[in-house]
Amino acid sequence: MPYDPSAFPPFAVTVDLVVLTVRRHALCALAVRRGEPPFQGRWALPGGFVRGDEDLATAAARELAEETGLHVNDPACPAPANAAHLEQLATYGDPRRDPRMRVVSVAHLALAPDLPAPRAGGDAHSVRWAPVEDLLGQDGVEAAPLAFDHARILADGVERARSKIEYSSLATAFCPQEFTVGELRRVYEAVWGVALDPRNFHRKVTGTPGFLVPTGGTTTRQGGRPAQLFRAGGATLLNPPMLRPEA
Amino acid sequence: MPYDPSAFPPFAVTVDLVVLTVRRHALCALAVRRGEPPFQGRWALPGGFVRGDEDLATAAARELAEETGLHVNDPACPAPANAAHLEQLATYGDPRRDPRMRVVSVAHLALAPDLPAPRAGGDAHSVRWAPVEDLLGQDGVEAAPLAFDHARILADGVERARSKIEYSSLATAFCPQEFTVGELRRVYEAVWGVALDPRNFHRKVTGTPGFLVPTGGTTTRQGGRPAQLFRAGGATLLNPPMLRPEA
DNA sequence: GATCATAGTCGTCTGCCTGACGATAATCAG
DNA sequence: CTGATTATCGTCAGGCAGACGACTATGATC
Repeated sequence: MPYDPSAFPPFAVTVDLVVLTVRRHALCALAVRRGEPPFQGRWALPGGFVRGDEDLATAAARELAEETGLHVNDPACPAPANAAHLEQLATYGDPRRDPRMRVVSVAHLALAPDLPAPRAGGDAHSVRWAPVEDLLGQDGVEAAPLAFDHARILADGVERARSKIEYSSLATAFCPQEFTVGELRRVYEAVWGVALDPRNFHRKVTGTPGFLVPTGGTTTRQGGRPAQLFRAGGATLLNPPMLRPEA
Repeated sequence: MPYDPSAFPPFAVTVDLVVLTVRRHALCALAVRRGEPPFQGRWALPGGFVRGDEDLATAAARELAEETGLHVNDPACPAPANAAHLEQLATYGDPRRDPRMRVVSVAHLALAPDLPAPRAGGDAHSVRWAPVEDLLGQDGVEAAPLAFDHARILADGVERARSKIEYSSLATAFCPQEFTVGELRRVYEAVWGVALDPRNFHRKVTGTPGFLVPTGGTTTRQGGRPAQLFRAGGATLLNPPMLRPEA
């Protein structure tokens, strides 16, 4: 097919972000309130245009930093204080997904530890962490619908996170640098929405080589007996995987 | 962020296709020879521009039909004769991936049964099924490099296929409508590049509910004792998954 | 200080699944 | 008829996960 510069229709390309964290035992996503039409006043995912000289991953990392102050976790140089995992999710390009023009959005998924408070970005719109169940509606309960096709994007991002913590060490991206086995278990429980047996979970994660490395310290911040502190080991793939209960 | 129509740079959006099949015990991908610069004479993945009123999946299905005559396998209405599985793979948007202009390519992955012969599309360029090892180079052996970043895209598509047949019934997309357990096993062996124990494989696939349904017929097209014919059952997710041998 | 609630950690047991591999069955080529 | 080839069934041992008992170490409460 020839590349006649006049033969292709022009598109706008954006990145949208599904930023997930675990707060107070609930899986939460970052949402921004739209200040202008269309969908004025509705909640939406953060995002913005890709610049002319910018890679897609760069644009996503820039938007993430603007909205949250989070830096992208480079596997090479391990975790600074505010580190998040960022990966491409999927691309949405329905011709009518934006009523004003043809916009193709490359959605990205970011996983972050619980942050003190969402920071308003350069734009003055309001930002909040909202439980995904509130944003998407649960068990037939309606929710205030998100703008554009963002409900679909958010649902896809949540599903990606739910399945990816099964076979990778990604759940540690929701934890601070040092964490306990119990804190990691509560991450799984919040993301999957199930209860896990503490004893079997402990056996599994401490028995998987490379998943967790003890730091030597202990903490008692959860109450009860002091727990060992760990940090994420080098392993990224869990084999055999964590099993998500049926039911 | 305001949507000023002059505030965003224009992009061209294309779809590129990683079309995989299994021929003569080898995993093969569809490649087209470029007839013009840049990369004139080099092999590339099939693809083309997304039209102004077209969804991304629609564009990918259209390109697939133009290049191969394959139709997309709709899970709702089961398999016509030429049915393929099609899914979005990932999006590639490095600013310098195309030397002429800013092109964002939404790559798709298609899995197809072995076809009689590749059909030249509307364009008169040459098309062929090439073993992915020849296209990507194996074990340090160099290969004639693919155009653009298509080697990376192809590698990502192959890796997606390799991992997805572990936990889904997608391997049946490489088989004709009716197939034997041995044919399915040879698909796994070709995609993974390993040898599998026929007895354990047989036990696993016939023991997974919903994976295979017997048609009642038998065939002897592979030589040896006649084998039962099956078709793909309704199950899409395999739990527990097929295990890919280590080593 | 004794008691209790809470959370963490170590063990045991049983059932299921997998890998290794023996054995048998049904065809085709000589 | 013999051997090669492929399909299919069975057996056995090891590993892992779910269910759950037991013990440990802290803070809170009486």
